[in-house]
Amino acid sequence: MPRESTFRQQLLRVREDAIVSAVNRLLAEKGFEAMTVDEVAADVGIAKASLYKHFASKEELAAAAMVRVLDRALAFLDQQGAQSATPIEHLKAVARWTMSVQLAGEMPTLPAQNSTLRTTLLQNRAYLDGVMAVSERLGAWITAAQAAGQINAALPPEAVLYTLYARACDPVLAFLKAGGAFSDEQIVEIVLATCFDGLASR
Amino acid sequence: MPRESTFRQQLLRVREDAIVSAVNRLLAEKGFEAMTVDEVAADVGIAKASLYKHFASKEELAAAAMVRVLDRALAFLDQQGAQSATPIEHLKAVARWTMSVQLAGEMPTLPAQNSTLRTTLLQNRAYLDGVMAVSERLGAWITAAQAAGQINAALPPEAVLYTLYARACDPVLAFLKAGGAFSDEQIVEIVLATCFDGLASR
DNA sequence: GTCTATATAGCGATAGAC
DNA sequence: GTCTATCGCTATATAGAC
Repeated sequence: MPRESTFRQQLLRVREDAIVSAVNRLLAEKGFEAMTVDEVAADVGIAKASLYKHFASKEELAAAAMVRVLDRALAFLDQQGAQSATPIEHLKAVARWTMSVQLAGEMPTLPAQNSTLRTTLLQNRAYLDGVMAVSERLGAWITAAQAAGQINAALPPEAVLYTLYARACDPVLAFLKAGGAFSDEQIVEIVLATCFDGLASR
Repeated sequence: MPRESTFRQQLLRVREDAIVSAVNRLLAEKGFEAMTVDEVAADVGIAKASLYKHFASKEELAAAAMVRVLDRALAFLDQQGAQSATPIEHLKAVARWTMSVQLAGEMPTLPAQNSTLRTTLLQNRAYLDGVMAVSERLGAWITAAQAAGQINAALPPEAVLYTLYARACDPVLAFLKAGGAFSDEQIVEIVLATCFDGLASR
């Protein structure tokens, strides 16, 4: 394979990365429906028609953003797994990370109800693989934590998993931030406490 | 005031109630953006132009649905307040009610980010009054529960309030329901446990 | 692959007759 | 107040030149 070919591939990759970054930011800022392809193109600084040479549809754009955040989550899980910690400490670290990403305005948020988007995502191999990989890693920690008596064993593991996923797009974070009374770090610790220790006194 | 006038007002009120019911259902089913005014009109069985004789815009339709659910919440709070129970038991009863409404497909869900909708809601007196009334009632129970050592006093009361609001539109409920492994009652108890007792063992 | 220009369609809102 | 018919706008997606 000639050098020129790989060089062009690098340019392509860099450009697509810029596109995905713009999509990621816009998804985090205003959500899928409010994000327009015109905005994405303007943000990247290319024509809209050029976007469609890279991604077939708006849904594919969103899927690419989700795949990237899943990849980053996997990288964090790898790094976290290398630390010596108990299962529940691992899970708390993950929750802290997802909430920090959201507070930084970098968590792409998708509507759970949009059917065309759902269809596209369920046909996207990379997305499905990412969700599976993340869920399996978290699932292992969840069952281990339950076996060790750290997580309430009466809860179905999938309920714990969904609850952790939900914290990544928890509107409570944005509400507390809008109130202006707490720093991002304080907000994370507050919501982390409600998540793992609950609202009731211990 | 002649009898005919009040009769016509009753007809008007019944029709508008039918409209709000359709809006409520569609908002719960597919959300604000995906709901179209054509759908609402078709669902009610009248022409779209007739809808606009009752409500000035799509945003006003959504606001009316929110006002109604807030009114129903207030009615539940009244009824619940008449029961003899501890503050935290009151709060748990409210959480159970909101989650049941959502599982029944009757909880209108609005995007927190849509700006035109936000503007309309913040100008709607009935909506603001409803939110204030509900929040005050819940706030009184929250501080009472904290004073009684039932709710973690280290948590800011507004964080508790937002957390309870968030359970009304918690995606975890839909996920667990989609799994098909649990009844609606079981789902409510599971999420109620994660909310008040947390994920960690006690 | 990038651009300008345009096709196509859906939706919120309105005009005007009755 | 209800209807039919339509406006006006926006947004996704594409055509075709370079």
